[in-house]
Amino acid sequence: MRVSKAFIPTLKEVPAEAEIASHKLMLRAGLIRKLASGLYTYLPVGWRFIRKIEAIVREEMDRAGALELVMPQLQPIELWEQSGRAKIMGREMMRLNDRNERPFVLGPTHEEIITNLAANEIRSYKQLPKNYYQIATKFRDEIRPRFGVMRAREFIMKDAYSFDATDAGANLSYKAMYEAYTRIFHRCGLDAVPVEADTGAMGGSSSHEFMVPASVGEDQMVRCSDCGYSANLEKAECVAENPSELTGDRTALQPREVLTPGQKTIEQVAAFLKVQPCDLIKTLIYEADGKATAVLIRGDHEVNEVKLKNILGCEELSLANAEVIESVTGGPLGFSGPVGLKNVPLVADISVMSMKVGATGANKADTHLMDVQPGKDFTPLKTADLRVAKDQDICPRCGKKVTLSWGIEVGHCFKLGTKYSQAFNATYLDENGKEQIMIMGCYGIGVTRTAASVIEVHNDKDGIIFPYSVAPYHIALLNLNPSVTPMTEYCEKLYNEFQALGYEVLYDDRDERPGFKFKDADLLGLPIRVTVGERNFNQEMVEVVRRSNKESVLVSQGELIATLSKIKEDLLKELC
RNA sequence: CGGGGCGUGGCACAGCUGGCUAGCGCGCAUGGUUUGGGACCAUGAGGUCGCCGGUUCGAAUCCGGCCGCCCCGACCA
Repeated sequence: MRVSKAFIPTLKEVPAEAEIASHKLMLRAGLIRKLASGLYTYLPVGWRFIRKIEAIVREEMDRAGALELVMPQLQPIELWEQSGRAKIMGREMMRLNDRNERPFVLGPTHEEIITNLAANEIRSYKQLPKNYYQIATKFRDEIRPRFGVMRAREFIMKDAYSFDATDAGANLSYKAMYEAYTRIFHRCGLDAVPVEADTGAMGGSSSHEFMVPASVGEDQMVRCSDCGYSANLEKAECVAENPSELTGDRTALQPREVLTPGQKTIEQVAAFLKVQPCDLIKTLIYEADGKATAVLIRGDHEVNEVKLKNILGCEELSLANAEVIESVTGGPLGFSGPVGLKNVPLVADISVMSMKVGATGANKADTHLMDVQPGKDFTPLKTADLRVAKDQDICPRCGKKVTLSWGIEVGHCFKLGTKYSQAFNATYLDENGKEQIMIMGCYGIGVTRTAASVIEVHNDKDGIIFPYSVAPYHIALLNLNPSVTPMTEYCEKLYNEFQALGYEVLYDDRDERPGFKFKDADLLGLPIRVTVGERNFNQEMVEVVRRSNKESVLVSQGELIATLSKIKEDLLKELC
C-alpha cells in the first residue's frame, strides 16, 4: 500500500478523551475513530490489525478441530427467557422490538442460540463431540464503557461452544481450547496468564481466565511465582494465617465490655482500643436472598462476596441496612458482634477462627467487647474461606508468598456442564439408545480487546511497536525524497520486490519532509523500517531499522533482502 | 445509578466579574523556498460557541432544562 493512496489519519496531538496508552495510540496512529461512547469504527490499518489477530485465532481454532459458523446478532428474546438469563443479564442486553412489537435482543453472547441449534440438529452420540465457533460482533450495554475498544459496547469476540457425550470428553474439549488459547495469545505477542476463575453468571463447574498482566487492567489476579498457582481475585483461595503469638494462659479470659463512644469503623476502634486492625473481629450483617446472615471477618480483611455467595448458596447478596441490623443484633450499625448473637446464622472466615483472642462489637451502642475467644465465646454455624486475597498472602498450594497484580481479561474458558443443554433439551441417544444430556463448554476471546492489549503491552514514547505476527504491514518503506528520480525508481523496485517475496509493505511515497515520515513510521510502529535516503543511496546503501529496539543497520543494496529475512526470522523467534 | 469534570473550525485549547468584526497553535488549500527526525514565508478556506428555553438594549459568557463526552465509584461472562 502506498501511503499517498492510503487512509491513515495520524494525529500529532493526543485526543482529550483517551486515558491509556493503547487508546491514545489507536486514535493517534489512525487505527480507530469513535462514533459514540463504546462504539468505534476500525479504519483500514486498524482493521488489518484485527484481521491478523482473527487469522491466528482461526488457525488455532481450526487446528483444535473447532468448526466455524456465524450466528445472528439479532435474537428473539424467547431463547433468553428459556434459559432464564433474560433476567440475569437483563440490563446488560440491548433490547429492541421489530415492527410487530416482538421483542428481540442484540446478542451479548450466543449460548442460547448455539444450544438451540445443537438441540435441533444433534441426535446421536455418533455426531459428538462437536465444537462450533464464530468470530462476530457482540453487543453489551456496559454500565461504563471505557479505554477505547478495551471495554466497548460493540466489540468483536471469538466464541466457541463444545458439546460432548461424556464428562471425560468434555474435559478433553476444554483442554484442547485451553491449549489453543495458550498458543493464540502467545502468537499475538502476549504473555497471557491462565488463572482459575469463578464461573459467575455463566454457571458451570470450573473456568480459567486468560489475563494479560498490565497496570491498566480492570481485573486482579493472585499468582505464586514459586509453584505457579494463579487465580483471579474472586476465586483466589486464602489459608488461615498463623495466629498471633500469645504468651501465658488465656483460657481464663472472659469477654469484657469497654465503652467506645462513636467509634464505628475498624480504624477508629483499633486506634481507640490501641490494638491492630487484625486484632478485631469485624461483624457484617448480610441479606442472602432476603435472609439476614452474620459474617465474621478479621478487621484487616475484606469479605469476598463471591465466596460468600457460593458458601451460602444464594442468588442475591447485599449488606443489610441499619434497621435490619438493629432488629437482628439488638444494637446499632457499627457495633455488631458474634457474642450472644441469636436468631441469625453465623458464618466465619477461617482467619477469625484461628485468632486466639480479639475485640468485637457488643451489639450495644458505643460498646465493644475485648478478650473475645473464637470457639469459646461464640461458635459459627460454618467456617470457611470468605475473604479477599491480598498481596503477600500465603500461597494456598505451596505455602510461599503470592503477589497480587492487575490484568486484562482477554479470554475465558468455562466448563458449562448441562445448564444450557438442559434448558434447551439438547439431548442425544447413546450407544444403548438411551437419551442423554449433552455436556457443554464455552470459550471466548475478546478479539478487539486482545488488539488493545497488544498495543498496551507493546509501545514506547514514540508509538506502537507491532509484533511481527499481527502487524498490519510488515515493512515501512520510506522514500525520503520522491523528487529524486533514480531513488524513487529504486524504491518502486523494492516495493514490488518485497511484495513478491511475501512481505506486506507500506510504502511512504508522500512528498513530505523526512522527519514527518519518521514520526509517522514510529507512531504506526511497523516492525521493520527500510529507509531510502540520498546520502546512503549514493553509496548504494540502505538503512534497515527494527522498530522494537530502534537497532539500525546500514547494508548494501545487494544484502538488503537477506538482511530482511534475517530480521523477520528474529522477530518471529521472539514470539516463540 | 451516585460523585466530579467538560462541551468554542478536523485536533488541542484561550476567551476573567456580561461588551467590539470569537482568538491562538497544529492540521487543511494554493504558491514559493526547503528535504535524514513532525520545516519556513505568503495568501486563503473553515465556527448554528452541544441543543432548547429564560434574564438582558445586548449572551460563547448569567440562569433553568435536556443531550453528549470523560474520570472515580457501584456494577459486570
